[in-house]
Amino acid sequence: MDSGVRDRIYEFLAKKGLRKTSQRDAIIEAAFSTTEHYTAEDLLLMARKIDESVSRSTVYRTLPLLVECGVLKEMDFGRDFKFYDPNYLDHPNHNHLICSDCNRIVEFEDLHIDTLETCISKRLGFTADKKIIRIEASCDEFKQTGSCRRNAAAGTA
Amino acid sequence: MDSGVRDRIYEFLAKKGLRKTSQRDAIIEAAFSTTEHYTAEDLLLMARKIDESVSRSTVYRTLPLLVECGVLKEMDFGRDFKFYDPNYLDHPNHNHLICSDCNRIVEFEDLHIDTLETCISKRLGFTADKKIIRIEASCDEFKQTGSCRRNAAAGTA
DNA sequence: TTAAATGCAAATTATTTGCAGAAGC
DNA sequence: GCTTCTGCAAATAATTTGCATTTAA
Repeated sequence: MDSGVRDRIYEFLAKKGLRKTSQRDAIIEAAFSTTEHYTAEDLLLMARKIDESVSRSTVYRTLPLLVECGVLKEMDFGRDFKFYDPNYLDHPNHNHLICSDCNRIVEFEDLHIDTLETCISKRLGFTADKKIIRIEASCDEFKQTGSCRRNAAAGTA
Repeated sequence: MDSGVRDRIYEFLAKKGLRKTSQRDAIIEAAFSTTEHYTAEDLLLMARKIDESVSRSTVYRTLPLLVECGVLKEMDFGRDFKFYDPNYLDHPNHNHLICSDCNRIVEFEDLHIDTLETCISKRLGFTADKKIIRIEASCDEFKQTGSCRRNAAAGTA
């Protein structure tokens, strides 16, 4: 994990008068030990590998803090659970495409779509400051073989 | 309601060996009595105005049929509930923008974004046959006044 | 008649929350 | 020591489902 992230988080917590605890440390460590997307449950498992005592509640209470701090993005694709993306710090402008068949999430950057989004939003009376574009599509792999690499995958890109 | 829709639905039900009931009639009538988006709960209320005896279960059991039939689109914007859109028959190519602040949903059509979506999907190895693009943005109204027309609105566009 | 449909109440499931004890500062 | 944290278990809330009863065909 980039220590810049860690610093930023602890500064944020300190500024809010929040404390440094071993469970939070484990969750933070786990949250930025990967570049893959994960769910709250995924993160619980990852954090428990570092500190056995981490509870589901604490994960659910820590996630919004990381989101508020700006180091983690919450994404809801209309699946049963939310996904969290630790890559926005490195790639602040990426968008997501999710496969309708296998839930695979792919990140992409595209200047054109960013521009177009701004235009369309403005035209409709909106400001595209919270830029969230999602594309839902079918992966060719599924079409050809009837199943894809990660059929039940929880959105690991 | 356009009677073409009704015919299409009843044909679909008949083909599946499903029956015509007064509760289903009321739900179908309600579902296409508006061009606004609605939730399952909204639809329940609308259907009950037609037939008092309609139950929540029947609404939840009927909605997937209408979606499967192709006359209704289900949309999940990551809010607490799903929205249903009865306008795809008339405007098969529209996309949605949802306001991060007030949940207002706006429909729009844009040839450029459709083209771009196809290109991006292809580039990533996907087929954009299930075209779903969602833009999330802030409405200017909220920015200026701190609240917008339909602050707690359940997505009526 | 007989399979399908209904309403009710209970189940499901991700997430949230109240609370009493534990721990950071 | 005082406040924030934690884990646990119970609560929430949209949606789903089991079941006994009703109803369409």
